[in-house]
Amino acid sequence: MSNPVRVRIAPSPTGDPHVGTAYIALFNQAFARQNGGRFILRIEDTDQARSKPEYEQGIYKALRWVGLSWDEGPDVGGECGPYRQSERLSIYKDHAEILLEKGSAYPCFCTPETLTELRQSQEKAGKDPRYDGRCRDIDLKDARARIANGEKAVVRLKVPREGSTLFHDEIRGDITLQNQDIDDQVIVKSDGFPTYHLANVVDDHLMGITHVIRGGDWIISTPKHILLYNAFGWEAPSFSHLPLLLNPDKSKISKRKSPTSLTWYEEKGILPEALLNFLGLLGYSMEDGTEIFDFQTMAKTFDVSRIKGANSVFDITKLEWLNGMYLRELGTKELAEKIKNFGVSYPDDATLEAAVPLIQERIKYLSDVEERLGFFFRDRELQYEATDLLPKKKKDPVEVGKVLEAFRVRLEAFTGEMIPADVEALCVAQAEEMEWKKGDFFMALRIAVTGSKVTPPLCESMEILGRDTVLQRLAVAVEKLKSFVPTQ
RNA sequence: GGCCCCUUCGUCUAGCUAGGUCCAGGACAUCGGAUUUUCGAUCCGACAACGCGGGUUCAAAUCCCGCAGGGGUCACCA
Repeated sequence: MSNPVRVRIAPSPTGDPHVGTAYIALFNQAFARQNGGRFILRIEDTDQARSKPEYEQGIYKALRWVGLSWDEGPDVGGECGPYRQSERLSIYKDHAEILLEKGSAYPCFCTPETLTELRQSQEKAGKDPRYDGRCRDIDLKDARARIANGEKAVVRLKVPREGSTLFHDEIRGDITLQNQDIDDQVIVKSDGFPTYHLANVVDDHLMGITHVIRGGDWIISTPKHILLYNAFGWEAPSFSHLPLLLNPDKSKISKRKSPTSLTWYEEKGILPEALLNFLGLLGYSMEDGTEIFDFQTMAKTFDVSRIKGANSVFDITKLEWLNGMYLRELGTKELAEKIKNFGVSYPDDATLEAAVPLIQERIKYLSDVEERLGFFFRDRELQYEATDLLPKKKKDPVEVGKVLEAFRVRLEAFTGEMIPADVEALCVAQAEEMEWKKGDFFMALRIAVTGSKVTPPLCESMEILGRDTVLQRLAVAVEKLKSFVPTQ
C-alpha cells in the first residue's frame, strides 16, 4: 500500500520566470498525471532580500502560458496550505525546536565575520572550508539564556562526524557521501527565517510529497535532507535529479549566455506547445523515438527510467525547427488568430487571412510576421533604390523601365480577375516578349511590387494587393527608373 | 582544490539494466542535389560519434579497473 503520488515544484520568486522551472515542472506534472497523482506548486520565498511578489505572479503567468497547471498552490488553494513559505514561519520554528530538543540541531552564535575569518584561515591552511563546530557543545539552556538576552543566533544541523549518508537517486542509482564532508548546515537564519533545507524538508513531509523530482544541482544537498528526515524520524521521499540545462559552452544555464526567461519565448512568438515539446526532449526520449509530441502523449507514456543522468546543452536551434513545425500545422484561421493576439499590426482581417497561407511556411517565430506582412498594406515600406530594380544581368535602367511599363500597360488592359495562374501567364508572356529570362523579370517585378528581394509567391501576393495597388506601384517604379542616372 | 555526478555525431538523443542482430540508429544543424519567379517549405543524398588505456570474454558502445575531460557543489541563496 503506497501513498498516492504527490509531486511538487518549488520555485523561488527571485527573478524572471525561468525555463528551468518550466522544465522541472513539465516532468513533475507528467509524472503526476501518469500516476493519477497531484502536482503541487509551492513558493519558496524564504530569501527576504530577493523575493518579490511580482516575481511570484510572473511564475504563475509564465507557467500557465506554457500550458502547465497545478492542483494545489498559493493561487489555487489546497488542503496542505499555506503554499507560500513566508506564511509558514511558525511551522518551521516549531520544527526547529523539535530538532533542538532532540539534540539534532544547535544554536550557533558565530557572526558572519568570524565565519569569514574561519573560512579564510582554513583555506590558507589548505583545508576545506567547513564550520568547525565551536558552538556545537554549548549547553542548550545556556544558549537559550543568551538568546533571551538578545544575542543573535542561527540554528545549525548537528551532522554526525563519522559514517556516511546514502540515498538512492532513481536516475543515477545509489549515491553516498561521507558525513565528514557534510557541513553543519544552517537551518534557521538569524532573521528567524528557515533556510531552503529545513523549509523544503518540512514542507515536503507535511504536504505528503512522495517523489522529489528536481534539478541535478541539488544532488549534493540531498544527504543533508536525508539527515533531516532521519532526525525528525520521517520517511524520506524518492529522489530523481533531472539533468542540468547547460549553456552552449557547457556551463550551467544562465541568462547571460542563454535566453532563460519564459517571457522571452512568449515575446519571440514561440508557441508554448513547441517549447514544452522541446523541453521534453532534453534528457528524455520516447521509447518509440517520437520527437514531436504533446503533453498528453508524454504523460501517458512517461517513464522516469528513460531520463538520462548526463546534462543537456540547451540549444535553441532545434526549438526553432519545432516551432516552425507547429506553426505549419495550424489552420489558416488559427494562425491568423494567433498573429492577431500576438499583437503585430495587420491591414484587415480579410487581407490577413488571405496572406497567412503565403507566409505560414516562411516564418520561424510569430515575431517574424510583422515584417513579412508589411508590404501588403504599407506603401511607405517600399524603400528600395532604383538600382535594386535591375536584375543581375540586366543593368540597363532604360530597358528595365520599358519592361515594367509594358507590363503595367498589359495588366491595366487585363480585365479578368486577379487569379494567380492568370497573372502568372501575363508575366510569362511579358518576359517572353522582351526575351527576358523569367527569373529576371519576376525579380524586377518583385522589387517594384513589394520593395523586397525576399517575398511570398509574387502572383498570389499581387492577387491580395489588388490590381490598383499593383498598377500604382509599377508606375512608381517606372518613374524611379526614369529619374535614375547611372553613376558609371 | 576536496567531494559528488556525468562521458555515443557540432547539438538533442537511441542502444547500455538481461554482451553478439551496432564497422552504432533517429532528429536538428551543416553541405550537396531535385523542385522553383525570390525566400521558404518539401523530397532525396552526404558529412559526422561509442573520451583514452588496461582487463574479462569466442565476442564489449554495452561488464570491471585506472586515467583524462566536463559539470555540479562547497553561503545566515534557493
